[in-house]
Amino acid sequence: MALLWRSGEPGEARPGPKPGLSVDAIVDAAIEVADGEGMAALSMRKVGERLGRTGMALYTYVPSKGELIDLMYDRALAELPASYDLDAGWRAALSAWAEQTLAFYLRHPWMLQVSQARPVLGPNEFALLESLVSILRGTGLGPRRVRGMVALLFDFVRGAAATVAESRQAATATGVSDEEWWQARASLLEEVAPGFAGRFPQVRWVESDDSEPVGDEPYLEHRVSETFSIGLTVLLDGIEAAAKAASRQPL
Amino acid sequence: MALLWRSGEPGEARPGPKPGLSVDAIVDAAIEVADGEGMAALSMRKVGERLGRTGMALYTYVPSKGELIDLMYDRALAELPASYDLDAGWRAALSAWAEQTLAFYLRHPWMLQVSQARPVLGPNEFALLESLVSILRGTGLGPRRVRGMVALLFDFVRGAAATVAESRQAATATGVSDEEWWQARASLLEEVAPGFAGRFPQVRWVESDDSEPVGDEPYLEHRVSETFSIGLTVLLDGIEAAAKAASRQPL
DNA sequence: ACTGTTAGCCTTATGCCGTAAAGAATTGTC
DNA sequence: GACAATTCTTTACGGCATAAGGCTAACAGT
Repeated sequence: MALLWRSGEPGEARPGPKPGLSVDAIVDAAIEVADGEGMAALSMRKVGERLGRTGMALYTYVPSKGELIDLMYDRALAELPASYDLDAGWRAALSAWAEQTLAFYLRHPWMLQVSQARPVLGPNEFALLESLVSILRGTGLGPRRVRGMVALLFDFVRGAAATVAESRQAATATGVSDEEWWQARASLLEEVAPGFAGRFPQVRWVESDDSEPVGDEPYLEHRVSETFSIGLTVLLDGIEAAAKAASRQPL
Repeated sequence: MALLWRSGEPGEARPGPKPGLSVDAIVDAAIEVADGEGMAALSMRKVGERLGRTGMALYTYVPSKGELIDLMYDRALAELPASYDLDAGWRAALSAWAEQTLAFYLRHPWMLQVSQARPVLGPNEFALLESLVSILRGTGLGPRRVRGMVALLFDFVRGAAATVAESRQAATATGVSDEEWWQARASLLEEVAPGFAGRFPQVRWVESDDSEPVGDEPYLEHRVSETFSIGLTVLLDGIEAAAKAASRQPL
């Protein structure tokens, strides 16, 4: 964890060969690998190779793969804005937050696989929380409720991101696009489970108004962007209801 | 996928030794392993061992580990109720759904690591969707909006479950309880980043009203159950707002 | 300039993983 | 009894994280 909070004190002259690498360079290379090939393909050997070293060379700078992932996590979070414009009210700010955070997770889908339970507690993780809480204070809710909103918002954004990320991952891993996959799957299903449609009328209904596919955007991604904006509206309405109730009778 | 939709046709007499195992037995054993030791510890060798065989013996019944996981996924989903009582209205039913589904994911945390993007399309997965859509039709919303609610609800429940599951996993893997970990982490943080509290006033505020720990329930789990119920209320309020708007001016 | 010490990097080895290949053993049909 | 199909085992390959040990470059003190 010390590595997280101040990576670069100069370090006086010491015997031994000059370092050919640095923690920063390793973290950057590891992020490139994870961005490009996914978390599952991230290995010490591959990161080392990208830097012209063996995998073992990294252990000079980083104690383990786990710590490396922690460092990647906090470094990537630095991309996110430190604050949001609150002039147009918390609803607008929260929308912006959600969209930017979604885009961020899609840029770095491996972030979704880093456990949240025992957070890394790096500076950028705190900054992220700080910016979100700043927006939510505009609602007038108390800390307990705000904590609930924080969890809800993260679950929502991460869930949406995970759907898209997993779909892209599957597409590049198998070489089969979503459209192709769903089509093949649908006919396979009809073959293997004939009475299918009748057994699940609600499922049939909920899929019933599917308009035709749109332009360049892959099928599922269009789907997700639709459900994302619908879900976000519902969330904001729910938060507004809570805010109103609280202003009537504060907690 | 054929394995998913009708596991047991009898099969006429054929030469060769009697099968000592069955797909069902393998799936059950695999679920036991995953429940007990987590998805990361699930290996073909370990499942085979539990059945008194080598890992390779499983390949007689199941073509690959991936397909085995698909089977585990759909089998586990069979635990969930096929329908919910709608007499008390959709709000009550949705609360029940959320709580039961949360409890389910906590019983089988490895389910959270099975990709949602290209679903298995087994019968129980359809049944789960069927039951949720049945509840949501009570809101009077159209298919597009209901799809948005489905995604939102799953993201919410899965997110909450993931937090608890990862925390439990970390506790048993490291032997360090949440309380211990957070305490140690807090003092480490104060040491490594001295001006910390001042740099993040919003974070400080949002953590400020922390009441003292409760009875048997671990710290983080109590936290999550609190944020879960707050989040659920907000969600239901948001859905209600959408339902009212739709009834005024149907989509 | 020489020496001792240290840090960077490599090679090798251990014990996991999924699964391909090949063979042994069992059980049915002719 | 011969043959074919099936279950299950052993062995092997290439990958993973990382422990252990060794070589070498570069400094500090002499």
